[in-house]
Parts: sequence; C-alpha cells; structure tokens
Amino acid sequence: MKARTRFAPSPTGYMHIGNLRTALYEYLIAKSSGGSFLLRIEDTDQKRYVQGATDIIYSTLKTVGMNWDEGPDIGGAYGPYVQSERKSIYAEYAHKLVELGGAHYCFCAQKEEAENNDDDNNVIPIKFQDPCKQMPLNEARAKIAAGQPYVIRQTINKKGKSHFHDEVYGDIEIDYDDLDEGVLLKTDGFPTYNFANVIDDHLMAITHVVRGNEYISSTPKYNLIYEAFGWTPPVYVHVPPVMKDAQHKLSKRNGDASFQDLTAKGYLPEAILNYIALLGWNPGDDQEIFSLSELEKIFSISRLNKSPAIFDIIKLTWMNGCYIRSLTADEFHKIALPWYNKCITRKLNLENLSKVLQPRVETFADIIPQTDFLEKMPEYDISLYENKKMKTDTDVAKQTLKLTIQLLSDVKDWNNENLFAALKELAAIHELKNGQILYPLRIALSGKETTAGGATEIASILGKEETIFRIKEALKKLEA
RNA sequence: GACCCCAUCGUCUAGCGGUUAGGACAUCACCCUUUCACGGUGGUAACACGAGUUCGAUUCUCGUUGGGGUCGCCA
Repeated sequence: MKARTRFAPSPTGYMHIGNLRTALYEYLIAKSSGGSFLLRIEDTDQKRYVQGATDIIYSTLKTVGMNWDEGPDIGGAYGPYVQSERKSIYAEYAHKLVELGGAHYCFCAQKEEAENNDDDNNVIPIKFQDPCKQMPLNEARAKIAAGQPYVIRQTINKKGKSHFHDEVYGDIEIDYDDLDEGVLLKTDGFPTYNFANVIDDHLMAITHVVRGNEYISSTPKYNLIYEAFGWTPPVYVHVPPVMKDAQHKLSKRNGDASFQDLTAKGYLPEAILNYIALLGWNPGDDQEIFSLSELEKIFSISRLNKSPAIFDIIKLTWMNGCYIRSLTADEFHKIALPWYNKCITRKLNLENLSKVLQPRVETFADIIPQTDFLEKMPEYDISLYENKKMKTDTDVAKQTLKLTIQLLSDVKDWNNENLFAALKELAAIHELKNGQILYPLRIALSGKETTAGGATEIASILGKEETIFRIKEALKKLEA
C-alpha cells in the first residue's frame, strides 16, 4: 500500500529537533512504501504566525534532502496546502457537521472558566458543560443571522468506551465521558487544529497520521468527526517526544538546539538526520550509520519505539565525527573554508591544515580552538620544553632547535613528509630520540603542549618563513 | 484531581518465556604514535519495586513507585 503522509508544521519561526524527526518518520513511511510525502502549513492561529517561518521549513527540509511531492510552493492535486487559504472549506464542513449532529453552535463568552480549587489550592479544571448544546438549531441560526458571534463546538453524546488502534502504542481505550467538547471553528472563522486536521487529512487523502503522543488522548474526538462524516480514519502513528532530560521535552523555549543552531555549530545535516532517526527507531541490527536513501529502504513502522528518548549531543557529536571522516578531502576542505575565514587571516597552507584537521575534528566549530595558535603565536612558559617522556628540557630544546633551524633552511620541497623524513634523519645522525627534536619544535611553533597535527605538520601549514621565524623567536626566549 | 501513556547499563537501544541480558555513545585501561586525535583491543556498567501466571520470568497479568501527556477560540 502506497502511503500518503504529511508534515504539517505551524510556522512559528524555527525547526526544532522533535519536529524534524516527526517529519522524517512521515517522509520515511511515505517513501518506504513508494508513496507521497506532502507539506502542509498550519497557520490557523494568526497570533502565532512568524514572518519567514515557512522559509525555514522549506530550507531545512531541502538541506536534509526530504523533498515533498505536494506542497504550498509546488502545488498538487489536493491544494491549497496552506490552511489559511482553506478557510471557506472548513466553514462549509463545520456547518455540515452541525447538521449531522456532530457539532453545535455555541454563544458562550470566551474563557468560560469552570474550575475548582482542591485542598492544595491547585486549579483543577472540571469538564465544561455547554448550555448552548440544548439550544434548538433554528434558534441558534436566528442568533447567527442577527450577527451574534459564535463558535462551532463539537458535540459528544456517545457513552461508553471508544477504541482505536495506534501503530506504536497498540490499542487505546478512552471513555467518551472523558472527552471534551472542544471548539472546532473559532469566532474568527478559522478552524482549530482539532478540526482542520481532520478535514485536511481526509481531503488530502492522507493514509498515515504521524504526530506526537500528546494527541493520543484527543484522537477519539477526531474519530468521532470522521465517523460523523462517514469517513475512514487514517492509520495513527503516535510517536514519543524527544527529551532534553528525563523530565523536559526538547524545546526552543528552554534554549535547546534547533536544526539551525546545530548546523551553525558545525554539525552536518546528514549526521543530524541520521542521529535523530535513531531517537525512537532502530533497524533491528547493529547498523547505526545511514543515509536518507538507505533509511527509505529499511524503515519500518513496527520498529518505532514508544518511550521518550533523550537527545544526547555527545552521541550526535561522535556521529558527526564519523560523517566528517567519511568526507573526501575536497569535500572537507570546501566545508571548512568558511570556518577558516572566521578565525584565520594569516596566509597558511589551508590544504595541509584540512588534512590535519579532518581526522580529529568532530564538528566544524572545533576548528576554531584547534587553529588559534596558527593565527597568533601564544605566550607560553619555557617550562613547556620540559617533558620526561620525550626526554627534553630547555637545554635539549636549545640544542635541537638550533640543529633544526639549520636543516630547515635547506629544505626545498616544504611538505610534511619531507620535513618529517629530514628531521628523523637529523635525530639519527645526532643519536637523539625523535621526540627530542620534534617535541621542542612543536612547542616553538605552537606554544602549546598538545596540538592538532605533529610538529612537521604544523610547519607544513605555517610555511617555511613563519616556521623559521617562530623557531628564532623560541631560541631568543630560551636564551634570554 | 480525573483520564491516557511510558519504564533494560549514565545515554540511545536489542530482546518479543529458557540468553554468560547483545550493540553503540560516554567512561576507564592498554596498544599504535612526532603531542593530541583517529584507529585497534579489553574492562566497568542495566532488566524500578511487589505479587501472581508458569517447570521457568527482563519478557505475560495485576498492583506500587517514578516519570510524561491531556483536560485552550495553541498546535
């Protein structure tokens, strides 16, 4: 069966990780069945609309490669795909639902606050009993004709238990008495999510509804609407939330990372997508690295998990490192270039820098702290030259640095291999350990105990002139 | 408070009555090595608790505890 799924975000300004994961599962359900994935913008709440938000949605989906088959920008047979452009459709169906007995007109003032205080002074909402429910239809219509503001509210008269099946949570049973008669069509004529969703999913022939599990308890209400219209409800796939920690969902409000934040921090879109796919789904074997097209082939709803997953930036970082290492040298260099531009103004051999950085950087943002010493030689204490394991101290350093500088002046082809071979030979000639030459050299070139790349790699990045200059400076410092 | 949902290493998870409870991240140790990293090898580490069903429960049932969600003219 070819599935039709939709990603239906409301344009509130950013793409958060949980949303993106839902979109991914929707996309995969569609694509793994050879079906269609559509994009629908749910902008029925004008108060929350954020300018430019739809562009963020488009660009995020595009950069991860989740292309939609129908949507606001490309159209399709079931448009329009923006809810604010479908206002008249909802009104039509809402009034029809009233006739069918699935809803009623309601004239109650907004915010009918029905609540109780319990012993602990907590506010406990009690079920709203709508007096308008009893109003004869012709009386209600007369009020509307007279210009009275109204909403259309769902009517729930059923008794007993409602049942529905969810693909991840199994069979769910909820008492009809626990459902409330929510507003379907607002005073401003816009539908609420509760209504627009049902209408659109049906009209757009959506087969699988994928959404957060917070909708489980209201699903019976949606089924009542499907039922009233004589429509078949979709397959439900409720997914657990992505958490920040055991108690809190991941949310922008808490300052948690969005997709944009992550890419800005130097995470690759493919890695982010791969990681979030595994937050609540697994293939059943040990494979962890997947491209989107691989996922399309092996994804299955039955391997979706029902417990919440905590977003672990540490594991994402590891995975990002895997993706970085699997890049070709050219690809890495190309992506790294803008990062170099942020922190390096000096003329360096950037190709060599990329070679050194690629195997040891986990995000592109790591480039910045790894390269600071290249840009500007840091202050350091000459005690750094003392290293037991390398068998060096300031005296050894003075001696080997002098030897090194002589040799380096003569090196013609300035690259890591030549430099390393030459210095190794130098060590052998003078019966020194490699480290006694190389360790002091790194200190002289970097002022740091540890660096990305070895001494000769650093030299190959800095270039001959700067390398020799830094060694001279080091000798001055040692002799002072 | 009512209703719904969830519960395996610190984290993501495998497991669908009988396993030395497996993998990955993290962590620790060692190896490799011009430092760091990469890579390799090995280690530490989990079935929330209590009943029941069963010859046998991580697995099935019930309860407890803990956590989450819903109870908006937000989605």
